[in-house]
Amino acid sequence: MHNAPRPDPADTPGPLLDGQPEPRARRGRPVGNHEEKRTGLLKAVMSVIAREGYADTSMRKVAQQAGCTTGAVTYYFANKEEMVTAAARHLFDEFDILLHGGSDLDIGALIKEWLNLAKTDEADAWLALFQLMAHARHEPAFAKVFEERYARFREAFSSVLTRGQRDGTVRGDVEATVLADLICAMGDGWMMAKPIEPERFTDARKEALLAAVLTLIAPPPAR
Amino acid sequence: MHNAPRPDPADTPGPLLDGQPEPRARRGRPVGNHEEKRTGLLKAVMSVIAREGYADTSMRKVAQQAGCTTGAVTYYFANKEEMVTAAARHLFDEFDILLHGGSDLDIGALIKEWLNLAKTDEADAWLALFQLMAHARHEPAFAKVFEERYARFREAFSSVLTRGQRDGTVRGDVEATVLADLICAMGDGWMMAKPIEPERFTDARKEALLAAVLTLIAPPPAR
Amino acid sequence: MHNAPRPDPADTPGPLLDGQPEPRARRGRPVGNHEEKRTGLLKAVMSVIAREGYADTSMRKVAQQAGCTTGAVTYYFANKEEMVTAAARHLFDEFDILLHGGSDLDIGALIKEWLNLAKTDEADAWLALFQLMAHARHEPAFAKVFEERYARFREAFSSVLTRGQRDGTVRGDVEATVLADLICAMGDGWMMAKPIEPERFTDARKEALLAAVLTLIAPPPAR
Amino acid sequence: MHNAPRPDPADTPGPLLDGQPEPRARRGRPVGNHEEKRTGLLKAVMSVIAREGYADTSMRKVAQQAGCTTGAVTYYFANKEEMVTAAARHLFDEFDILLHGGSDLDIGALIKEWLNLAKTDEADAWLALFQLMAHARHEPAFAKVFEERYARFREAFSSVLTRGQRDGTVRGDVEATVLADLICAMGDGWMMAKPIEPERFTDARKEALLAAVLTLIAPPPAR
DNA sequence: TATGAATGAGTTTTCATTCAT
DNA sequence: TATGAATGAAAACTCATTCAT
Repeated sequence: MHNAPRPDPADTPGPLLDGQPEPRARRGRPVGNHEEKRTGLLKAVMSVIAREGYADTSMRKVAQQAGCTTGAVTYYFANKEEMVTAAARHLFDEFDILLHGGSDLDIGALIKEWLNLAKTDEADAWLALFQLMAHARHEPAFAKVFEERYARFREAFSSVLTRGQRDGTVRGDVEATVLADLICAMGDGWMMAKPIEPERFTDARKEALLAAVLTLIAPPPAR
Repeated sequence: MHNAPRPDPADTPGPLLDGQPEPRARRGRPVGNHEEKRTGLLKAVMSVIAREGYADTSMRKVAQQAGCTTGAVTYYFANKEEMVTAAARHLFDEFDILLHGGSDLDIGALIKEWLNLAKTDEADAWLALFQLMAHARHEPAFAKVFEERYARFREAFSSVLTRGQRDGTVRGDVEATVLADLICAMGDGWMMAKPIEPERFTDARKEALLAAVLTLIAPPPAR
Repeated sequence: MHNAPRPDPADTPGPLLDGQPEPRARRGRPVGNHEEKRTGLLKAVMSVIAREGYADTSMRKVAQQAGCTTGAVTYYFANKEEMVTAAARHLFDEFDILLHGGSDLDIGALIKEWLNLAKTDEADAWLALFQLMAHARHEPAFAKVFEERYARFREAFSSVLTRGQRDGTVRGDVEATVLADLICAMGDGWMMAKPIEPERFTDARKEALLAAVLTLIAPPPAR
Repeated sequence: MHNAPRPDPADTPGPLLDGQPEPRARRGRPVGNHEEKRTGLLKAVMSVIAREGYADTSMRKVAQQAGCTTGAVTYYFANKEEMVTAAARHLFDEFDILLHGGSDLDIGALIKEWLNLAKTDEADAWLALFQLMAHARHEPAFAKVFEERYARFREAFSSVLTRGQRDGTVRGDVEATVLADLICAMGDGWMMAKPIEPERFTDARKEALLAAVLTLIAPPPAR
């Protein structure tokens, strides 16, 4: 039943595009660690989404990117939705780390981070995140991931702002959570706009945008 | 008799799902109803994109939504990309009208418009716009549409703000174009977040967000 | 998205196995009649099921058998279940005709029909019927077809028996419907056994079986 | 932590679904529990076939049902065909026991047995048997098993009938082997029909069918 | 202008099978 | 003896596109 020859192009592992040390396309029980490989696949998912866009992401392409067969991909993820949800979760995990490491930063630094989101190594992550958000509405499974994680994101931001208000570096006439909402929305807006017209976000413009935000949230000058 | 043929579901025109009021004969030079039907199809495209998401939009579904055959769709649009680009263009045309009609509004009203973007009749338009933006990066043909039109959008906003600055209702210590950029980014952020977690945008919250923006861009209080 | 070359073996129409006059693998709107082609496909389904068994029936094989592409098959049937259900319905339609044409036969002739079910031209039909029955339990869609049609089958049989009872050619001490049930069950049993061990059903044996049934249902001899 | 690996569902042993009472250490020469485990697997095969139907039976599902890994299944059976053939053989072994234990029964009891084949504990066995028969024609390996074992089955039945004829409880004008053939065919027919329309086999109907068979094979009444 | 049959390449998913460990 | 990662082939289904009518 399963023995006629027809080599699926994606089932003969293509050229290694990712940096796995040595994938060894051999049969039998391999040495590698499950969790490790899974993470590798998740990275591949992310970069395919970032490069091709969500609509053109297929498990085949992911397999090719990871340098393995489609079979291997479906071995790690029951189906596409699960794969993509796992990728979303993984993405947020990365941002959580970024955020925790940066919780002692001031607001300016945080916003700068956002505006610079295309710094090559993280660029894929942000690009993918946007693509995933666009589809959150239609894949309930990861709409949930978003709600949970995004809330944490906003809270972190909001607590930094509260601290700023206590310090007197942030204006006190607008509730911190509301400010956080506004700034987060702005950040999302940039995430959406930058991939489309990156040339609009020159360094000078980014400086100006950052300065403007800081001006807006600064306490009104005592005249 | 007992067993009707099942041709392609999209090839047997389904019930008219869209609410076109019937291609009415117009006064004067009879404009070929080519344009009219095309517009009808564009509406269908939009509502399919809004409902299913860009990734799950197919010409078949569009045909079904419009109540015609796939053949008809490919007759009006050479291919999918053209169809989708045309839809993007059409969307922006609608927003242009909205914007021109509203150019005498004050900033508060404009922002409110954005925050309420889910008002049922326009909801589809916004939803679709967001979906299209997510793919602008991967369909160069309509990335262009976006750059052009979005620029006009921001300019319109910016001119309203400039007027506000002259009136003294908007703070003058931040350039109007920069303010426009910030507020537009915020708007985009809401457009992205609302479909995912609509419950977060209660009327009260929307009021608070609007008030906050107005507070931020108001001139610092004279003491 | 849809343009890399990888000729699916079943998508390049294979050798014509069925006797279609000329399938013309050309694009564009073909001449043929929808219903006709559908019936042709149904025949192909039947012969694949008969030849390969239900478990090894695939839409690919059906396409090959019919001399068309898999796409064409899915064009006529939304999915496998629908295809197979349609085939079941079609099969029963054929038997209905057989039965109506034979309603003036006596019981002996009807049973003989059953025992000879492997007469090459109808053999496929019976073989396929058995394969389908085996799966009726797991495909609710055509379990229904079976219940409906099979009931008619038994009724037809039962009315012939009733007539026999009135004529005095069939014993009257067992209700006709019960007798019909018994004989139908027997027929099913033969349908099941014959494909497995055809050599057991020699002409002599069939004669003996038929004679035995007739003896059993004959009125007890007046002694 | 939050995100456990999802290896092949059948490769992480699920909960024991079958009711094996625990491989108990036996008295005397310890028979390697290879045979025992194999038998357990065969039970699993049977219940999967019964539940899902032959076409939807996979080695994965068998592994899950048995609560072990796919590897284990392929360790015990070289391939699917062997597995399925072994299951067939095992099934017949069970029926042989049933038959030997019942060889002193009268015909009525035997037929009753058949009509009641859905008695929950044996139901699976009958269901599976039917599924396997449907495929006997296409898996020559177990078509053989069938011919051999089925012949024994019929012989056993036939000898009971012969005894009946000697006793005068069974009519003598039809050869016992022919009678056996007829009744076996009927039994097969019921096996086929019952799963599809169980509601047709009420207790009353079963009584009537049984009574009818007994009437038919009873010696013609002396007047 | 519009239809709808058919193509053919793609996608997701399932699975028997292999094999290092 | 048993595991479980991975392969590779197939299956079902989807879809943009073509084109005679």
